[in-house]
Amino acid sequence: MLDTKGRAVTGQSARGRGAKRPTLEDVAARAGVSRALVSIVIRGVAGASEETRERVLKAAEEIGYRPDTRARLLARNSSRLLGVTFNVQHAFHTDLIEGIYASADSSDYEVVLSALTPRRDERRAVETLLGYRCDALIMLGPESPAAMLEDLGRRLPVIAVGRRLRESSIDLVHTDEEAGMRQAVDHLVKLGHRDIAHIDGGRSPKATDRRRAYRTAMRRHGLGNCIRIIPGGQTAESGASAARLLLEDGESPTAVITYDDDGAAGLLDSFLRAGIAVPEDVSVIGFDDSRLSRLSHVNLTTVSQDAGRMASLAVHRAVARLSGDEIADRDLVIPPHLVVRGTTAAR
Amino acid sequence: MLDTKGRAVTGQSARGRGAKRPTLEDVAARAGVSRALVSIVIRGVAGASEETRERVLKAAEEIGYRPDTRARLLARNSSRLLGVTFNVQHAFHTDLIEGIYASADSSDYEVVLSALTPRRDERRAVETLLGYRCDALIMLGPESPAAMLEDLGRRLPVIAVGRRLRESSIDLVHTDEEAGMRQAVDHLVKLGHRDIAHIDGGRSPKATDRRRAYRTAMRRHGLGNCIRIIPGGQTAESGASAARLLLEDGESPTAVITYDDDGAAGLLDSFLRAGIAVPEDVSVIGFDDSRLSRLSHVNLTTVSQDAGRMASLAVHRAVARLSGDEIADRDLVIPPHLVVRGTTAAR
DNA sequence: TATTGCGCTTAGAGCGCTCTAGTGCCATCA
DNA sequence: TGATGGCACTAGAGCGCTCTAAGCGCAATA
Repeated sequence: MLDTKGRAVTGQSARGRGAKRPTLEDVAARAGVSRALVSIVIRGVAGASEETRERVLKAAEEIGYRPDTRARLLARNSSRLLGVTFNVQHAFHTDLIEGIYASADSSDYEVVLSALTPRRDERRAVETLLGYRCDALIMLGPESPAAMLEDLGRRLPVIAVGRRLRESSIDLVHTDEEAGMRQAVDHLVKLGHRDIAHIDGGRSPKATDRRRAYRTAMRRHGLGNCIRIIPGGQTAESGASAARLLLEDGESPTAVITYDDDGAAGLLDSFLRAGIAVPEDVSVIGFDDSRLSRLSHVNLTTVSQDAGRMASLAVHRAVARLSGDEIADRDLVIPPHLVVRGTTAAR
Repeated sequence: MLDTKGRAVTGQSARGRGAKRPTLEDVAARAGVSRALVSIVIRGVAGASEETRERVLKAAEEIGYRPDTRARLLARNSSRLLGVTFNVQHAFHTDLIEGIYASADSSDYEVVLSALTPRRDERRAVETLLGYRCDALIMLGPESPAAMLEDLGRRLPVIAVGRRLRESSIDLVHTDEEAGMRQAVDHLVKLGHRDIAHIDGGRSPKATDRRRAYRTAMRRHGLGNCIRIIPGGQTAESGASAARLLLEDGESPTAVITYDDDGAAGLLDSFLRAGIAVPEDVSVIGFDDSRLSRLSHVNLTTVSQDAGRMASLAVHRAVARLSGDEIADRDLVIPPHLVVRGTTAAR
């Protein structure tokens, strides 16, 4: 069997390596219609009779036609591509990616991933996406200086997830740290705790937010004089040493809220080694609802950021910007929720 | 300032949204050369004088030219694209991705990622990559039936990482489980252990490999009668319950090798709760060298799979296949190595 | 009867590159 | 002197799509 150009037409399973893949032209020839019409059918848009549609689809199927994304992207005036930068090291980013794929799917956009690795920085990752002429960028936990992000935002819609910028001209999707901390404190207070300490996350902006939120939440319960902040960090290690600090101190709190789940894991480990029972002696709450915290043997009560929701909001905001909607606010603040597991109990 | 087509030519920072991006044509007009020559310069291939090269680069810089990947891909007869499928949930995959980017970079191939999520299966992920006309596919921990992989392999070079297939016609990159287990047992024996138990990983092929390897390694040391296999699984949970089983049993081994790091984490936790000191009372070795095992408070001795090496081998094999090299063997078996940390000690 | 409109279809012009097959030009050599 | 070859450069034909404008046949309308 030969097509109009004299090359062999075979089913896809029989086609060997290197053989040219069938194109719209080939399908058109086989179905006895024009290339344009095949394009219409393949795209699934209106403009072809039911009968032709079936005939074309059948022909496409028979010769194993598969649309060429490269050509499609080039020919479209808009690429309908959503570029996503993410850090390969962050478990939370991968949770977000799941949601982004799902939302993009239903918005008829395609996703292009560009990873940050220790040897591939954000600038590089973004360059790649711009090369594909993505219509918009969703950046997960962007690390670039604010000015660079703003600059980028002037060129195309940019949505930064999990980062706060003041006076931003790009869209921001992030968690309401204050609400999260309030929920954690509320929960503990309801369980009868008063001496609730916070192991902080050091000097990062996010750590500052959470520290401040902790203070506010404590005061709201009239526990201003019980506020106790232990310097920590963003690693399990720092949680572990904070725990030791706490133990040496003698006057142990009855509950601890850590900066994040990693810190909580370190803390739990130290407590366990010191013979302190959790939650019997001390209640512990983490922050982030990472995979770690869900491990059955850790079973950590933690403040969860709703990854699915964040992803969906980010995609929808990008799509809205692309549709030219005028949206005044730049901040999308997501309320987190407390996931109560096994590390908190009544006093 | 206007270009040959009468549209405004401005620097990239001044260009607003929606304005057409400059093309080769624009650069050519500005530099006073042909489009083809600009292409030569931008690609960095031979065929332009040093003087012109500089002039073209300057012009490109001035108007903020950035190559259009879509057009470039379409025009090239080979896309020079390496498609990578990976599971967004697997930490090990993200380690591999780091290495893949690095190796592809130096081989002058570009990487396209396609993620597997709970709602996006492998078939879908592969479809996307085929749509981009990737020259070869690297599949991390592929989940598809062997027949489907073989089928795919008939269409283009496919490298499966971390999966074994017998009589495969696609390339396989995986760890030498036997060597890993041997190293673990050797290490323990050298430390004076004899009662070395194995908590297995259930019914998966990999678990079977490791179980068999454990038996072989034990016999090699004349410890055939000390072989003790406790049914486990692929979660921390299963490690924890296996530990309880071990403790109830009374006759505790002096060392345990688990199926993977997750299992080891569960085991450690159970031991800790039961007042069993590690490594003083029992030594523990995990498998995989996951991020978990590196956490300072876990500090797990484990068998490490060299992700960087595996990634580089996968890429190089793909490139070799694409260069048409005739390579007879399909299996690339990587020796793992033992990472000695804090959970093993002399008996 | 001429006109309009509609549904189905097609021709053909791009999209922004790469790559082959040249064209000049100049130095080299017989 | 003409032939040879190498270097710098260019023209132009794709790559496989999308999309606009237009064609065609047929029914409805003036």
